[in-house]
Amino acid sequence: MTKQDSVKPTNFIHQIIEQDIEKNVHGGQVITRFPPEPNGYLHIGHAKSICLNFGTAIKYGGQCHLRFDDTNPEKESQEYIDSIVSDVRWLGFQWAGDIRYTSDYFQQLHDWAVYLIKEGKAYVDDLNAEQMREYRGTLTEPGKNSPYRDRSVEENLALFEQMKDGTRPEGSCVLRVKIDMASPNINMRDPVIYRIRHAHHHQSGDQWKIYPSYDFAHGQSDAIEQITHSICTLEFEDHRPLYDWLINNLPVPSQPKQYEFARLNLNYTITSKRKLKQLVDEKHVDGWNDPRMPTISGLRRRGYTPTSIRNFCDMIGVTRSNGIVDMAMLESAIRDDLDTNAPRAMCVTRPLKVTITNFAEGEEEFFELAAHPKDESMGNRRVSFGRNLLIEQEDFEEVAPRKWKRLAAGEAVRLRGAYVIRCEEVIKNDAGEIVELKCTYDPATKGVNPEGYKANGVIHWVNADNSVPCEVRLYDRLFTEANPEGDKSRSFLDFINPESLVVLTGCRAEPSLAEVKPEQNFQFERMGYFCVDQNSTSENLVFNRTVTLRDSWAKIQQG
RNA sequence: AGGGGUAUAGCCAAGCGGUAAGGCAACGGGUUUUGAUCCCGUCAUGCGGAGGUUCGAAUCCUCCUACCCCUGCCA
Repeated sequence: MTKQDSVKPTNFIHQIIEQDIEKNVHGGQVITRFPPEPNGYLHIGHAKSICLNFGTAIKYGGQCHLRFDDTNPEKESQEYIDSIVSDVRWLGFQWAGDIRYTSDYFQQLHDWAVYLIKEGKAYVDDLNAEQMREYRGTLTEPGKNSPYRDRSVEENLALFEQMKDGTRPEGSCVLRVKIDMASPNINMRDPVIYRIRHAHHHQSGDQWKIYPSYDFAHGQSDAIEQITHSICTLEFEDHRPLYDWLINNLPVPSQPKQYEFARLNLNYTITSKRKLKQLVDEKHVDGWNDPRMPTISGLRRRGYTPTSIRNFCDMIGVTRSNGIVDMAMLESAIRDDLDTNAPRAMCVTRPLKVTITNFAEGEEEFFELAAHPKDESMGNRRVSFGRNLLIEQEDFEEVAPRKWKRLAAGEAVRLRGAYVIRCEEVIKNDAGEIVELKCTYDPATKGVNPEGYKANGVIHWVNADNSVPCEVRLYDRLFTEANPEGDKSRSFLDFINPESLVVLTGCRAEPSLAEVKPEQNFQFERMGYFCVDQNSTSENLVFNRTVTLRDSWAKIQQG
């Protein structure tokens, strides 16, 4: 929470809060909450909400609660709870007090439902789902009252008790609050506040046969927790009158207020929990934490840092207008963080053999290279030079194209941190493929530019005799279309990028990379940012590409 | 004549009646033993459209248009 505190661009929610503090609304307190339903993994869109809620609390010296909105046991599970807790922590946030659950408040919520019944403001309705839909009316026509709307308080009490006891079957009836079946806001047409579910709940076990709806649970939970600013996404805007109605008609201990902001949309990906789950269930990806997934755990495995995600959330702002943020912004955020914080190393992903004919067999020379070009505190690494080297296949062309800054037949190039070499001979196999380059090195170019000629440029390399074998996974955007959900006649699955994962084996990393730990980030010079996969071992080294470096050569080639 | 929202550059976004911040992208140029980073510069006489009020309007008023959300016993 470094630069976030001070020079933070303010948003409309912060403006409201500052006015509230000034007018001493909520006693000048700021208490927010992040309220996920544990029915899926957190994604980048949730990160926006997390940063907003926790960031707001930090900024105004308040607190933020982590509360699981667990009112629908059939879709929820402990696995999701565990992943969410871990993701929030990883992002660097700490909630105030214990983890909270809406299910902690089931008894109080039930008692408030009874209160409403006694006030004549709630009733048990025997209409089935289909009938209820008919009675609800449509967007343009008012609904009509249920025939069960005028049951007596005593009857409603008895019926609700039966629902609670489990003596009424699932779906046989619901508890509704009595508001206005003719309201232009459909959420006010006697919304359901309790339904029967004879389901086992991951927190409350088999204690309850009835579960409160979102509308009945959320605001009241906010009130119980003394939440001052209940921040949610735009689709709940129409629920605000109901939120307020319940707060005003119940003897709740505080008066929280709901504010809505636009959810995050990112191009070349999706953030629908349902569709993300489909990708996992149908094995289009490797799991919720597949590095191609926009989930927090996927981004983490991809090599994104908490800092980069928080900075990204600062960058995109908080407003009420729907937009689609360019993936390039997220990429910019991670490049920015990793450029300053990732140590540099060399790794040859598609090796081409280079023999230095004027360097003695069995000899070895060492170079101390800075781990970072601008940060001495990151120290040095030791790189070994010898007769048998490996360079990147794409760094050699027999005939240099225009503006070529790499190696070509007869030409010279700098090996990063070492000598300038010249390609004297190109060796091909029977198929005509280049299999080896015979080169000479210029001993006079150690640390200085050559005299009398110029090297084309600088390329990376490793010593074939002691470099470390590894696997490199090149990840790219998951979809080929900016808006994979945009074509109504086609499934988003049709737009999965077949090259979103390219696995390279037989790669060779410099020796300093032999002892790395999962999740360490590196810049492989000229190749991009990579991190050690969480399942990587010293016997089976695996690096995931987080993002490429900006590549102006690619633009020159295209143009 | 359903209700609720939103429109500022290719994208995100400041602006709150006094003459269009910033970031991303893009495009020039400089430095560079990473075609990276870094640095410098360019990029809205224009704020969805049309009227109106005002000395002055992206900001206020009127009308219009486009897009988003709402008819779960999901959240």
